[in-house]
Amino acid sequence: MSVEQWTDVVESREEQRKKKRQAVIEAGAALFVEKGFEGTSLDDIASKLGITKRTIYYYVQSKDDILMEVMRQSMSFLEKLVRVSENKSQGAIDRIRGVIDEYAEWISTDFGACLVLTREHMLTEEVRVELRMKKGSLDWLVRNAIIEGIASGEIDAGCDARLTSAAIFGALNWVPFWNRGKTITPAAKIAEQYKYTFIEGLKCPSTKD
Amino acid sequence: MSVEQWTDVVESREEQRKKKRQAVIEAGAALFVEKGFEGTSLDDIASKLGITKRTIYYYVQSKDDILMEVMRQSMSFLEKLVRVSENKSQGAIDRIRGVIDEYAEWISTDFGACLVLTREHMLTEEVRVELRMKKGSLDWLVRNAIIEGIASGEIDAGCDARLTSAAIFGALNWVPFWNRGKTITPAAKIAEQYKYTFIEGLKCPSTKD
DNA sequence: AATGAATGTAACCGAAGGGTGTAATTCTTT
DNA sequence: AAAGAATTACACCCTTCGGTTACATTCATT
Repeated sequence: MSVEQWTDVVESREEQRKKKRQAVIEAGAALFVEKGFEGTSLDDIASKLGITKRTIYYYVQSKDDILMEVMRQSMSFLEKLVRVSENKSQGAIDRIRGVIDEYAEWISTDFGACLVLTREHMLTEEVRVELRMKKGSLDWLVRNAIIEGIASGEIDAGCDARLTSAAIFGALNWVPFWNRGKTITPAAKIAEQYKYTFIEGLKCPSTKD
Repeated sequence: MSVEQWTDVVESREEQRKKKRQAVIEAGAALFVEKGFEGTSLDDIASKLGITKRTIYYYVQSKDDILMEVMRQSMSFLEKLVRVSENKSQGAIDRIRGVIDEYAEWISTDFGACLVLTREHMLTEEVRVELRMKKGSLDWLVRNAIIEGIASGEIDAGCDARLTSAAIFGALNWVPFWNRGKTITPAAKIAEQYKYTFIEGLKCPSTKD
């Protein structure tokens, strides 16, 4: 009867509403990864949740709305990763190690996979621009680390910052394409090996010049 | 009037027909790369060639037929690459270098890009199985080279063959996603840097343990 | 019990796009 | 020139699917 209770109830309802909306978003992300955005119908999403298409419309405005929300949530991770990594006062190589660790974890989620699997032409102009910016700033983070590392003698001068960064993110972005099915390699293990591969190289140390 | 002439003419017609069919396939490949398979309509392909949709059907049986033909032609490259590389009697690292060179060139073509950009769920069972096999045998080629290299002391024992191969192909497969637009980096340059990155690593030689 | 939020049923619309029938047109051969 | 094959254009159908709506119903809260 009190205002608090009424407020509580309303909040609880709103909370439920948010949770259900979130469930729609997450189901969408999972299906987009599995079958692609264009290959997924709203009925697919509905049946995955055991509800009807009509109910989906009670929580979101359109199919595009679902995709854009997935992208937005996914992008917020990218943003956080950049923000955190930038403020760490550590060596260039350790900063790259950190990015590989975090990115490998994230790319193993539906949201991470969805962000890299979604082709740009499916996005709204707004999201597309934002996405490019976010990806770009992460790319720059790694490039700058490489440039910095070369300057400090930590990293070999033969590394082209742009192409090396592209190689690292390419290797990581490709994970969702093969790491699925019944034998899934843990993200941590992938990260560990990739850190090793990119930093030490294939060559046997004893034969290095 | 002679049999030769008649044959010539018939061949010429067949040849023209083949060429036109091939043009449809290639236009399809280019558009699939640009806009995705589901995002490309037959009218898109037709207008790119300056013909009508009906004409396309004179050369191919269906939209899927176009995609499958693209995949088949693309897969034949993979097959050739494996065949050639297997028969080369060279060191493990040099064999991997060769694969990176060839693969980087191929992935930079519409056919190569199309093969990696096309999600499996869009393929017929037959093509999907064949594709997995072809990709698998190339993967094995690299894995075996790594295992062999470790045995011979050429490659560091810390390399996990499976994950290292995944990293190499991931980096290469990702090229079509970023190497487009007005500033395109030549495949040879990418290959050169990637060979360096994967074999030497980021670390400065002087600081290596 | 009353209120209103939440959800289901079911039908419909309109656009997009794959696919096709037919007829016109062009080219090749005789 | 005639016949027939090759090629193209136009119009059309059919299905799928995103999107929308009207109405009924269930359920929690008061």
